[in-house]
Amino acid sequence: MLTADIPPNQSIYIQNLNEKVKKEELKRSLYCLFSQFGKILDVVALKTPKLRGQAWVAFSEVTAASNAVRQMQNFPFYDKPMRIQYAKAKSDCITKAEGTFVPKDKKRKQEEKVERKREEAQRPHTANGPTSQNGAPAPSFQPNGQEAMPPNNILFIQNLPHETTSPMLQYLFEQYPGFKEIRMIDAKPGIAFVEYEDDVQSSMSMQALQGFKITPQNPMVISFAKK
DNA sequence: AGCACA
Repeated sequence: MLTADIPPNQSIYIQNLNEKVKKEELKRSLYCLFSQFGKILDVVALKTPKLRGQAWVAFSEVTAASNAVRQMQNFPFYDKPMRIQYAKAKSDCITKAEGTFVPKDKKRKQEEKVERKREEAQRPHTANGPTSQNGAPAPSFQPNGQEAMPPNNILFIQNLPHETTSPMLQYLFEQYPGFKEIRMIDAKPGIAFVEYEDDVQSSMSMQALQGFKITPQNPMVISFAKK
């Protein structure tokens, strides 16, 4: 019931977004928030009566979309839990890249073609049970090969130069809204925890500072802390 | 609730 029966797609469809947020800000925030799952090709949001409160995020990989659908389900975003599904159709940015883009006025015809094809395809074995295509989801991985943690208001920072101090980190991380504190452990150099007021704010900061180099050899590796 | 590409 919650998970609609829509086949995987590299684009996700998000609803229950806060309609008070301006379109451009919404798109930027969605971009920041979802970049943690992989490369984003496009974010689409419209404020027309029929389409407000919804958005599409097109990823370069289906696996990124899958992780996003699972992990960000009900994520509180501007005070409202996001409802995420796979998109029903390919994004224009995808079909354009594939060379199969069909301009708007011709889309209607195209859809009819597809329907006819389906009817012809008289399924040989008529198994009409629920298609459990996502029975055993593959473990989710970040682009950097790290296992993805679910969102958390606390960030885990790795690969810091050992001489890093907490004021140095504070200087960097306090630029982003919701910053609360830095925690470092003397016995464990090279890592730190950074706390924000909520998951949205920590996600924004992660996106902004991911890979930031305190020294040329030390690109920061930022993930959500374990709960 | 609402699946588009202004």
